[in-house]
Amino acid sequence: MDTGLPNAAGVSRYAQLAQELRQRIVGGEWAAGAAIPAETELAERFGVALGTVRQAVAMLAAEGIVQRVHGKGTFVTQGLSGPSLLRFFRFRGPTDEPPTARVHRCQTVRLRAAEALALGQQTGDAALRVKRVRLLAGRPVLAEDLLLPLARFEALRALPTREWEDLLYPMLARLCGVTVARANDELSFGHLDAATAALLDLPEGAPAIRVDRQAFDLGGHCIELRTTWGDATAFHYSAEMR
Amino acid sequence: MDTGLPNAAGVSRYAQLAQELRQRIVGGEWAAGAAIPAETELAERFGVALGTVRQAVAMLAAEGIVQRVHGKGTFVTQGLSGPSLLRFFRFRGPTDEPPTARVHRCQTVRLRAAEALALGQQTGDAALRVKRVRLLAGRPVLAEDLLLPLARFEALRALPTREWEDLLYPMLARLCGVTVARANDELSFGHLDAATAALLDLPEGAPAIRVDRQAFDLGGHCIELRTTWGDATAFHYSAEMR
DNA sequence: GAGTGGTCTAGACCACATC
DNA sequence: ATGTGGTCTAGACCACTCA
Repeated sequence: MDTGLPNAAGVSRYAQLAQELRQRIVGGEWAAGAAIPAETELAERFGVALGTVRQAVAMLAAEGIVQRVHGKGTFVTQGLSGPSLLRFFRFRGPTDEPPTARVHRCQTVRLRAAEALALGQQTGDAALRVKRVRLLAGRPVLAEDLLLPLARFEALRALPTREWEDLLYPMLARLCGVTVARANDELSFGHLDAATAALLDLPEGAPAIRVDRQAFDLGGHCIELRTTWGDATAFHYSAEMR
Repeated sequence: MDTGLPNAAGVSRYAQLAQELRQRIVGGEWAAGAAIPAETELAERFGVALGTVRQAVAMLAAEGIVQRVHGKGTFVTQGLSGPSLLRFFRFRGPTDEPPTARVHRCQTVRLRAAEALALGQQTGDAALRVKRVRLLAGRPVLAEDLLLPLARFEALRALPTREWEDLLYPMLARLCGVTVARANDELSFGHLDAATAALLDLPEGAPAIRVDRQAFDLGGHCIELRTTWGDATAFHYSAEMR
């Protein structure tokens, strides 16, 4: 790996190493939750100084695809757990209770152009469209519409709606080997249509916050499009500016 | 500074150095916008290695109180400029136009307990309460209610409402020597009261997004409480999860 | 005690900005 | 040419975890 050159194509050595590690993690050489080799070993194996390895690993840690634990090792992230959309809302009740989910419908559909583009698929490719409701203490609080490309999630097609787990992402990891490392949420405001309002026990036209999510796997590919609706009066979010 | 000990009180050397630099910046030894000494000089002056200085400066950069520019130097942040609340909304029109502001009222009030606590003042201390409207292309889009402790902003008391600048934070920096380095925004949903609706050319009770802001100076002290209202149908925000 | 990540050093060289 | 921050090295030692 030592080329003698300052760095290839203007990319720093640690960035190259980070990319190398990233690919191995995505490729499954080190599984989700498992430890990657110790820094000293990586340094030796790739022929770079310890500091360079540390800088590369720091990049991956900042990207969230790896987590360092002092004294134990560096681990491939387990991925997002799932109840994360609730962070946009403040619902009453025993807050420590985990949310449950009820799948209402799961059908196979063809991707439209915009959806295919976002998911890195071709227009007309097959996908699963899932309608589900998230409940807190048995009370419906969020209505969700998921879109999952069938190419990655064939295993879910035959799954009866009752057997879907409460948390989607751990299920995706277990059944389909897909780890969700990152998600981007776009918030906006709207009013509930009759069907969604009925699901949430709210009047038609009630003010609601809409969250459009794109979820990404370890390789940075978008593997889910999701739209979530929740009561606007329960909306609450904290953002930091600097 | 070299104590020979591993580090004092379990705090790393670079963290100590960062704290030292932080205090000098807050204390005004290096003014906002000015460069702090070069890393090599800091290393020499504080008797630490270059890498340690770099780690300390990296902390300050991550905190946003300093900005590094390759080849030029490291500069104390100029602070937030101001039109930042518009990032929560998507308003139509020529987007590159800067927002303007119109101050409707500015009065001296006594702080209530909760406000004083947040601002680090005593209950009953004097403060300025300012009502203003932000306009885009001459159209009112945001209604704001500012609360500024008089202890820090005596200079604003005598300022006629017409002479308030469009951007608050640069004005605070110029007239009062206060740099706003960071702000925390809490978003929630509500309906406009009659007075606010009138200011925004919206019907009373119109759905609105409310932003409660705390702004902090370089020393991390809260120096402003602000509540902003904007049309919910123009609301839009993007959040990243990892 | 062995292995891991975290801190620190002293120095070399590279890349960018400015004069 | 000079000065700045950015990269990289080779090695030492510290702090944490676990068998």
